[in-house]
Parts: sequence; structure tokens; C-alpha cells
Amino acid sequence: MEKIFNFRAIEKKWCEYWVKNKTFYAKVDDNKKPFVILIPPANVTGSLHMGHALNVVLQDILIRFKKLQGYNTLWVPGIDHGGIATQNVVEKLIKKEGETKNSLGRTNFLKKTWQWKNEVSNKILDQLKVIGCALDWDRIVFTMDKKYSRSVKKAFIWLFNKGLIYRKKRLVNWCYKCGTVLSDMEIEYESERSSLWYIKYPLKDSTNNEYVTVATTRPETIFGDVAVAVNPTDERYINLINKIVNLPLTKRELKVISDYIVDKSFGSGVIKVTPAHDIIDNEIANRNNLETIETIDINAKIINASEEYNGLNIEVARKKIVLKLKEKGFLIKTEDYVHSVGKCYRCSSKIEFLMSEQWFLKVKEISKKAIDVVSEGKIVFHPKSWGKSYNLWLKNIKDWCISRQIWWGHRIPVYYCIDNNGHRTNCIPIVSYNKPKSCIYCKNKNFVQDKDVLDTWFSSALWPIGVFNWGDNKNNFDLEYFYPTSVLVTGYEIIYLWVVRMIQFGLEFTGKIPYADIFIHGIVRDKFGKKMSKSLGNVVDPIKIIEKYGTDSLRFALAQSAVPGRDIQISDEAFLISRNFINKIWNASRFIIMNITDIDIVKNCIHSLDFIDEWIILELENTVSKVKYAYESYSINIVTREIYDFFWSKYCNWYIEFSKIRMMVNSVETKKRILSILIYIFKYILQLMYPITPFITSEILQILNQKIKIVSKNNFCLIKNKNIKKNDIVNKMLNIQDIIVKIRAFRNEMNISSKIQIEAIFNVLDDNNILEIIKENKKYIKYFTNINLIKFGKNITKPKNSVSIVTKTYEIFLVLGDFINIEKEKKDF
RNA sequence: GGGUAGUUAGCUCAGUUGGCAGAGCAUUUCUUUUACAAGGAAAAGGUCGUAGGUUCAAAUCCUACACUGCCCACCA
Repeated sequence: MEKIFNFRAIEKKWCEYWVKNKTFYAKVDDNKKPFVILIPPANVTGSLHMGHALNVVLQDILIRFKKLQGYNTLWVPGIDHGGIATQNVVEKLIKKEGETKNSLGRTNFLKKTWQWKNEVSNKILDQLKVIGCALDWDRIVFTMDKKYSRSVKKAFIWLFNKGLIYRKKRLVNWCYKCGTVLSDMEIEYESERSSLWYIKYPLKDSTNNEYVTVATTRPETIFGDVAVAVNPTDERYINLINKIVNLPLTKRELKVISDYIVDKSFGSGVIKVTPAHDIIDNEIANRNNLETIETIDINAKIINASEEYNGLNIEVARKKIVLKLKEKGFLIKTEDYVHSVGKCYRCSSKIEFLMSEQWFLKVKEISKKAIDVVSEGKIVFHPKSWGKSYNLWLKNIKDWCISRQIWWGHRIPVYYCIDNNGHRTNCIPIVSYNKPKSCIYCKNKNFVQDKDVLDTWFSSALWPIGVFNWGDNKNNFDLEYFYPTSVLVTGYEIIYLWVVRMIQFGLEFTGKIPYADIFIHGIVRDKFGKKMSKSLGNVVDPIKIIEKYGTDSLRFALAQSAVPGRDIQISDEAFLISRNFINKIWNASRFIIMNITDIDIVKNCIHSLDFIDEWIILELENTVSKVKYAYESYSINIVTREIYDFFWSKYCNWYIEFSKIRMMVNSVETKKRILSILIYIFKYILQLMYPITPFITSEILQILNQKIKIVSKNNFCLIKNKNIKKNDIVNKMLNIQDIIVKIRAFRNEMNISSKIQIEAIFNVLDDNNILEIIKENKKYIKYFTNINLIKFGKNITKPKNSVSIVTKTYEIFLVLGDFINIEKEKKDF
């Protein structure tokens, strides 16, 4: 065996083995309990990053752990079409070829996108295989598969028929760059430096040039003003309420109204009401029955203004309008002002609020049950604290805009009746799976489908039932058996966007929760604590880490940092540490395997255990119970810590070292016994570790099983001595360790390093405790020095006479007299 | 503004039911010995964010504050 674990060849071998043997494929089996996880489907926007790696590794760990426990485990792989994000990527791609979305046309553009999808999804699936994901590869689901699409249509029709989906012209969030409306959840706010302009709105018919001062950040929307509002308790303006002011530049008349939402202390305390382009203004207008004037269109151009501004871009118009206001004496002052501006979560360009006719889903109606299942504990967040914000969020939820003006996605299943000239008739649109044959109102046979597609999160929300083909009414055995699933593993950044909606939809469509547990993990950050992003160039490619350190190292490092709910900072160092640990395991296995010969193994239970065996078994039992609990409670970081600690600082540092001496000084029969226990414990650790580092553990277990088939649960066991108390074992061990530490300290202090001086240590030691032990074990000490004389005899002749030969092994031996049996005679050495 | 998480060694973080402050990395010193130098042995490094309180005993429980991050919101 090589000194260093050759992960490249071995990991590749196991990856292929698992896929070829369909190790993790699952079928309905009523005799077994299912344990089901659905992968959060990755968008087809590019390859997987470290965050994905963390996400899938955690799921893989859970699946493998549960499979070991005998569950019928299923982990479903999947890919998301990704809506706007993917469309943007493809648009960039075709831009390089000198094409645009419009020059290609809808059909050709979608063809291109499908091509891209195929390429990228294959890449993603390959990456998942390399990471070792125990997925059922026969069940790959894509959110735009025919079957899945049928579920999406079914959901839309279901909700529409219940009156929960409606179409209305409302104030919406509009992204010019993406050319589509966005839901409130898809907007990210960023603070931005801007100005606050103070503008005079002259009082109508005022004899002495009276005016009110309006403070605004949006002077370009001035033509959309329909009123001016003050707080009804603001004494400065109380007399002005219900008076009329003239809009600067056009002199249009505006009423001064009052509304409690106006903050007296902000700006001038007077706001202009522009309901078509501002959320608050829209609410004020609704409360006061004001009209709505749109002054910005979906192309970011000014409309409904005077000639000189119509058609101008917002930014240009703003400058021009401010200049004009200044020129005409309407501008009082300009202040620097920092405020937050909504940005598109996909392209980061500014969001405009404007009026548009869109499809909406009444979410409030399907939220009540969703709130209940969490507060009743039917669904549990890990960590718990997310349950609270989940509740708060759902209670304040607003209608969800589900239509998007893009091409890539699920086309809205609504058909409009058109006349012979291609114009839409007044007939009520028909909602159906396929194009209707004839209009039920006018018998017309021509239809046009709604051009828009659904929000990608609408189809994502169906994931837990969509993957089991909910849309198909005939064949739902999978859905019955595997749904509800067991646990959802995801990052906190998509709780509202995705998790909440799956719960809402799951409850609405099946009456059942989609999963019982939600395991929330953090975001992977770089070593400076910054979020990884392509623009910052700090993205770490998991595949590169795998090539450098191996998959097991990657997995162990990620698992080690996975404190539920907390972000993790990860650097090369973390992978290096894991790599070292993996190598340590490899070398421990080398030690064991090197010692195995054909006759080495005991074939039945061992009754007479040495103290040190009792100790390691005790420690193992301790570790096993902690590790099992940690696995169950999603504290994967604790799993790794406990195993690391037990394996390295207990099994390797003490137990193996003890075993060396014991095997050295005892008869062949005893040696067999010792080796058997050594292997037994080792196999146990390998099993505990298997979910986290499946490659090296599978490899070593395989080698061990080829060499020996005896040490297994069926025909081998360790019978503990019931008379020995746990505390006695622990104290005894502590005592030994303490003495060894003292000897070391003494040796260091005296700078004793040659073998001959060893006896001198004992002669000058003044620690009574140690002296006691040493007196008792005098014969072993002799024995020990003899060993050294023989074993290291060659060293004496070396010119380097400061070589320390007092290794840990022999230190341990010094104090072992009480605890092991020495059967061999000195001369055997 | 509301919510939420965090603050422990130079760095990254553990620390369960309150009971002698821990690990790894980095630093310093020693160490090629037969599983492993990707190893082993040791040293140094701490007012556990601040201030109160409860307790025989607080990193841990309570209160307030400070700072940091994140989420939400109606910052004209």
C-alpha cells in the first residue's frame, strides 16, 4: 500500500461503481420506511459552485446515513429551467454571435436555450457524480419536462378555478433590462447616493406668490403627480388642506390632501403624489380616490408629459426637468441624499414602479395552513429561529405577481379568442391544458395563447409533488409512497422565494406537508468573509478542489464547517486539514493491513479484554452515541468533530500505540486477539465516517473484507467485563496519560535523549507517584531498555548521538506493566 | 423602523443540562523512529464585546448597551 492515499484513482473507481450498480436507486417498497430528499434543482445558468457543493454534500451525508440505518432512501436529482436568469445568460451568449432575442424570434431563441440547457445540465449532473452524490439517476427531473409541465398547468388551472388567480392592472416592479415584471421577492435593495430636490408648488390664485415646498427624489415623475399630500396633524400645513396648487411647468391643478403616512419630519413634510410610479403614493391615491397618470412607460421613456419631454429616457428627462425647474425659479434647493433603490436580483439594474396588467395569485388564502403547520411543529426548521421569521413573513404576505414577459419558461395556459382579423374579442379567456377547439362564447375557432410565461418560482414551488408527477392523475404510486418527503436541505437565502411557496402549494394541492424537517445551512464565503461571486472573482470551483485534495477532503471540510444556519468561511487551509485527516485514516489502515496474516484473526467472541480494550470500547460507545445524535439533529459539524477527535487523539494516539507494544511482547494467540479488536474498532469508525467520506471508507472496508471476512457483527463480538466501572477505566487512563506526560516533561527538561540515559531518568525522578509506578514496573523497564539496545543498536553507531529514541510507544510501555500481560520471555527479542 | 443571528487565543471556529476556558491552523523549540514529517513531542498565546443582576459557582441564565452580519418594511 502506498504511503499516501491515491484519491484520484480510487475516487473515480467508486463513483463509477455506484452509478453502474445503481446502488442508490429506489423503488416503492411497502415493507420499508422511505427516507426521501429532493435536491434543490440547480438553475441551468452555469456550473455548480461551492455553495451547491455544500448543499449537496449535506444531503448526500443524510442519505447515506439513513441508508446505513436500513431506510429505503431516495434522493431525486433535478434541474431548474431558471427563468430570467437563464434567458439572460443565453441572451449574452447570442450577443457574441451578433444576434438578439428579437432578431432570432421566439421559436429560434427557445431552440438556442434548449441547446444551452442540455449542455449545462449535463455538466451539472457530471459534477454531482464526481462529488459522489447518492442520487437515483433514473429519476432526473427537469422543470420543463412534459410531465412536470403538466403539473404546472394543473396547478395554474386549479388555482384559477378556485378564483385565486386573477389578472389586473396594478403597480408592479419593472426591470427594463430584462423587459419583465418582477415579484416583490425578486428585488434587492441597495443604498445609493442621490439628491433630494425641494420644489415650489405655487398656490392657486395666490396674490403674494405663496407656495408649498415639495421634497422629492424623483423630479422626472412630476407629470404623473395627481395631488400634494401633508400629514393631517402637521400644524404648518393644516390651513392648506383642500386648497389647490399648480403643478410647476404645466400649471395643472392639484389638490392638497392629507394622509397619516406622510412623515412630518422628513424633507419639507409635503410630498407629491405620483400613484403610477410609487408604492406609497399608489396607496394614498387609492385611499383618496385619485386618478392615476402614467408618465413612464415600459421602455423607460417619459410619456404623457409636454412635448419637449415625451420620449426621453428617464435619466435624461430628470436632468432636463431639474434644469427647467431651476430656470423657472421652482427649484429651491438640492440636498445630497442616500436612499435605497430597488435592483433586479438577476441583472442588478434599477427597478421602476409602473402600472401594468399582470397575473396575480392571492397568496393570503393559501397561507393560513402554511402558518399552522410550522407553529404546530409538523414542519420544523433547523435551526429553529427561522420558524419565527417564517411566521412573520407569511402574515404580511401580499399577492404574488406570477407572470413574466420573457420567453423561457412555462407559457401561461390561457387562451384568448381572436376574430378573423387577428384582434382579441371580448370573450372571456379560456384557461386549459391545450388550445381550445372553439370558443364557448362565440364559437370562434381562433385563439392566441397568452404571451407571458410563469415566474420560475411558480414551477419551483411545485417541486415536491412535480417530481412525482402530480399532474398525471393515473399513476401516482410514487407520490403516495415517497411524499411527503423527509427533509429539505437548503440555504436561508431562498426560504421566502422557494421554501415557503412549496409548503403553501404542497398543502393546497395534496393537503399534506411537503417535508417534515427543513435543514437550513449558510452561505459559503471566502477566507475574508466575502460572499463568493463571479464579479468579485473569488469563486472557488469545487471541482478544482477535488482535483487538488480529493472529494473526501472537500466533503469533510464542508461537513466540518456546516453549523446549521451559519455562514461558513472556507479557504484552501480547510481542505488541507481534511486532506491530512483522510491521509491519517489511510495510514492507520496501512498499519492494520500490514499486520494481518492469514492466521491473525479470532473467529469468535472475545471475553477477556485488557483494560485498554475496555477503555477504547467505552470511548467508542461514547462517540457513537454522540455522532448518531448529531446526525439525527443535522449537526454535521459535530459528527466530524467527534469522529476526528476519537479517531485521531484516542484511537491513533493511544490505542494503536498501546497495541504495538502489546503485539510485540505477547504470544501469537494474543496478537491475534489484539488485532481482531483493533480491526473491529476501526471498521466501526469507518462506518460512522462513511456518510461523510464515502470513498476512502469504502475502499478500506473493501480491502479489509478481502483480507479477512471474520470480524463482523455476526461472528465476532467483544464481551465487556461487567465488574469494571466506567469511572475506573477513565481514571486509570487519565492516570497513565498523566504519568507519561510527566515523564516527557522531565525528559525534555533534562534534555535526555539517548537510550542509556533512560534509566537515569528513573533514578533522579522525584515525583513520588511516578516513582511508585516505576518501582512496581522495574522489570518492564529493564525489559524496555533491552528492547532499545537491540532495536536501536544501530543508532548508537550513528555519529548523531542526540537522537531521541524514547518514542511515545515506549513511553506507553513504561507504564503498561499493570495493564497488559507479557507472555514472551525477554530473549524472544 | 421591525425582526434575527453573532461577538471566545493572531486566524477559523467548538464549547450540550451553569461546575478547572477547548480544537485546528499560524508562531517558537525539539524530532527521520517500523502506519503516518500530510507524522510525533512540547512551549507560548484568553478580562470569553461592555456594564449590571441571579447563583456557592456564569462563556453559558436574566437585563441594558455597543459593534458586526443577514432578513423584512411604506426612507417621498
